[in-house]
Amino acid sequence: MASDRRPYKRESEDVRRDSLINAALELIADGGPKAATVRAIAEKAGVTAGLIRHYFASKEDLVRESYRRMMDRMTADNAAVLDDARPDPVVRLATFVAASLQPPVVDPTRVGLWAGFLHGVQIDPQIRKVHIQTYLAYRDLLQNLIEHLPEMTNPRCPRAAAIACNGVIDGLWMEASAVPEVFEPGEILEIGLIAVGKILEVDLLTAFKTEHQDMA
Amino acid sequence: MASDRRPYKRESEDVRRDSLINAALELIADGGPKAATVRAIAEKAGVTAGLIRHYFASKEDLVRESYRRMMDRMTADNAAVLDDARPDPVVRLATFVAASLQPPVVDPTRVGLWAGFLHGVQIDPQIRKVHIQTYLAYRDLLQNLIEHLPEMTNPRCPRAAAIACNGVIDGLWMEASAVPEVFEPGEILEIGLIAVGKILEVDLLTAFKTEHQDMA
DNA sequence: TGCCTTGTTTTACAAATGATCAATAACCCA
DNA sequence: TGGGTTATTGATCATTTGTAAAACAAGGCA
Repeated sequence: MASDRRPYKRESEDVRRDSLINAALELIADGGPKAATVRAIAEKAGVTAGLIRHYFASKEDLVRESYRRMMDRMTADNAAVLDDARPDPVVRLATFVAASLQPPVVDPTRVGLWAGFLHGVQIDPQIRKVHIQTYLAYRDLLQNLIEHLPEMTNPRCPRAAAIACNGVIDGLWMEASAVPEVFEPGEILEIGLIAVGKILEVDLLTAFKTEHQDMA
Repeated sequence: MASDRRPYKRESEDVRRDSLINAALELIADGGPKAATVRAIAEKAGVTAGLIRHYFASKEDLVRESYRRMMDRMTADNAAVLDDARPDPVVRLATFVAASLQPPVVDPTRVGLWAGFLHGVQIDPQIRKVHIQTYLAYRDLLQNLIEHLPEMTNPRCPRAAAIACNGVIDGLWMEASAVPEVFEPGEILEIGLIAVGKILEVDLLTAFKTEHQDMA
């Protein structure tokens, strides 16, 4: 008798967990948290719903892991920009700031995903911990870049400078991602470079333009 | 035979709609969007679930209205600060910025509520419209304050200046609201005033301190 | 007072959700 | 090659969800 049972392939724990996490992230990104049901996640990951609880203690557990994954990616993306950048500290900072204010970091999908989790920061201690770690990692990166600026323009309080610059970047990132149609093309990038430049008293815009003359 | 039916009082449409909207906002604020079920909303509003659809076409409709209400409140709060402020343009701007970086505007509950809706901005056209209107209203208010600054310090492009300042304020507001324990008391306020001041080349911090000598 | 409108409750329902677990078959290894 | 391990399926459960509509009663008005 022919079995009408669905054929499948056994996969390693890593592969399956990755599939499920990615599926959850995609669903939350474009349908919000409520779209990430166990069945939808399973289908997108190419498995059946029952398998989720073979790899995660609960759906909530999977969501937590997904948040961690998303934040890890953001941190990695941010740090990666600096690998290719020239050693000049001003150019490095300009490159770093610019990366956060352009695609693919600026992206409606990403901000939706990020917002979907933000409420969890208020409720779930583990999500909160990850949020703080990621925030501080980004800010420390920024502070480090600031501290390597030419001595003359070195701010008295690097911590405060980093918090301020982080604020501008976050705010502009959010707005540009959420409602891009409100701004002119490239406007947010230029405004961000100018604003961070004024806070630090460095001309980031010129530094960025000379470095990337190929761009508009 | 004694009726075990729950006693009730007839109320006007306004009262009932207000109760339901407020209940929805409270629930979303401290339990996230998923906590705002029709039954929970009804209970918090002191009615039974069936009544919701007597005043709203659907739950989604109620949520939309709630979002509008929240945004209206934020706009009103922001504008209200300026009523009491002295006519001096620098002081007015400083007061306005400071209000956005202190309680009750800075508040974990508020940012949770705000985040709960942010995903809707990507999906629901009506929510998106309200979001844009509110954003532009705040930014225009800011731009207006900036344009009234002493001519010498008047920025060449008020629009860009307003976008930048709005960015700092939003970013710092979000971070201070989400994870206040990462900052020292009053730190965000001071950093925000300095940052906006540097962008506009005005000393907002001094203006704020002289105006509010009673504060730390 | 007594009727009528309609705000409100109540019950009901179908669909969806997260969870559970026995059955099964894919793959590893002896 | 064949048996055992276990990853995976699939069926099922108890809840919860938004919605629907009938039954009821509060308050206005003649």
